[in-house]
Amino acid sequence: MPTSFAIPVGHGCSPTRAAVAQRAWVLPQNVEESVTDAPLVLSGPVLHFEQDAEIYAEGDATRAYYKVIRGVVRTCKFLDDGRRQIDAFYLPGEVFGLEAGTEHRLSAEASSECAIISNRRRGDAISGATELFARQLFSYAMRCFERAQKHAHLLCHTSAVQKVAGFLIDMEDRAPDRMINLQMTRQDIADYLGLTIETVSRTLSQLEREDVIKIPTTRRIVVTNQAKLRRLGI
Amino acid sequence: MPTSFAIPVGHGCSPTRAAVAQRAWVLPQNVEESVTDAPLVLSGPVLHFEQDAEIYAEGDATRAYYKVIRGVVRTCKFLDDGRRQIDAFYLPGEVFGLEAGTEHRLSAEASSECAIISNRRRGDAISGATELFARQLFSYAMRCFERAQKHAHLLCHTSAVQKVAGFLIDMEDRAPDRMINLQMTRQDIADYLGLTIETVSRTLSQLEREDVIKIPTTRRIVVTNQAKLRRLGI
DNA sequence: CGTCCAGTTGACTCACCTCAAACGTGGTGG
DNA sequence: CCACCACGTTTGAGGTGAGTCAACTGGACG
Repeated sequence: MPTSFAIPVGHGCSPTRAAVAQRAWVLPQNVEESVTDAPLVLSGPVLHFEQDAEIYAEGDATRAYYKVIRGVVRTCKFLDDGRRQIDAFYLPGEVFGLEAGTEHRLSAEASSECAIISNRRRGDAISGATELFARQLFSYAMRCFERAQKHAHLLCHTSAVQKVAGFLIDMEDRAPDRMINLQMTRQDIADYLGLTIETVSRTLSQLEREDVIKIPTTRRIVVTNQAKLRRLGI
Repeated sequence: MPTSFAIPVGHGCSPTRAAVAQRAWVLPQNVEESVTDAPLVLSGPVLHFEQDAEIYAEGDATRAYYKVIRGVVRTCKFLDDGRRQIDAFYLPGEVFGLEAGTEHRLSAEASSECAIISNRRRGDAISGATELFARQLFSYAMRCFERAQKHAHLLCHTSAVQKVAGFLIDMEDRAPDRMINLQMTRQDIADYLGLTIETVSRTLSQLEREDVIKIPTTRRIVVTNQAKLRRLGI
């Protein structure tokens, strides 16, 4: 009676060969892969998308999942009344598009010009997975959950200032150099925060007037008073 | 050179023995466990909580996870300004409290008097898991993600009517008999939808005036015009 | 120089919040 | 049995902040 059982590994690789292949999968263009921080996407071609290009649509078969290399990806839903709800922005290094079901529940689009790694998905994600991969899958799903929860918290904020400040704090925390480079339009931000484009614009101007941020260009924001920003964003 | 490799199974059980144990874990008191629908909670004591009792607090160690047997559980966050944000309601049959990290990121409280099964969590959830368990974990996490996403969608709705109608639709869909038995206060609903208690009350009254719902008692709601309700909730 | 488009600003409106009072039900005690 | 209270809920009146509509700005591009 065995105390363990076998799980097939994709392409019939031994662990050793898989590790070698993993190193080989690192792309020439400064793409670094850490199995703990950036799991799941280990191989696949690099795809390029123009701004506003569709990566996949709601209802499409979940044939692949993706990792952002450059630019920003948004996942969104289009409502019957014509409004668009943005669920999340994915920055370089972040993974998106892996789902439990066979269909994408949201659309994914390039919020800015961007490059992403595509990774083909085999079967139902889990079966045939190594323990490491299963752990990465769980960790990925939980991170998606936490991200969605944070988003819900943002949306529960009462005032526009709280929402915008909270958004800026999140973007600052996620940016590698803590320099906010908004590679998205005001409309994108509005659709993410459940506000109108005018309110987003007004609120950013207000934050600049109150010396919390500087807006050298529309897509670049410098936080000049981080403490105050965090106080505003709760 | 092997084409597969071994993964240890918790407690050294073979798959067969694990399956036997799983059947044995079914509790005496009409608690039915289906591995696909209601995964993860396979054993453990039944706990009882009075209304508003704390099940665990934000920051507590993640020693266990839970499944609701009777009543409603809410997970929430307390904000610095004294407001309370409710993240989710868990109805009978639903699982909550399993997290990726070592600390609970939210508090859990009994929204009504309730009974839950507690299941001790060992280590970091994944390691030593069977493939079945790993699949259940992933599925659980993805369901949490979808729930949080739906919540974010609700919160993005522009009007109070949309939010309340959306909430009622969700509760109706999740109730086993499609009869809405709100085992929570108006304050709970308000904190879930990011509204005030007065607005929730007014909106419910308005829906009753427009013959969309009937409110025989404050905690019981009958949908009289489902089509219109769904139209209002988008 | 003109066009185009994203973004900004202004004036006004309205929906939700705030504060306040009334209601109704369940429980307790006279 | 009724009086009273406590609490969750409902309803009312008025204020405010975000939405709406509209005009303007400024940079990119031909």
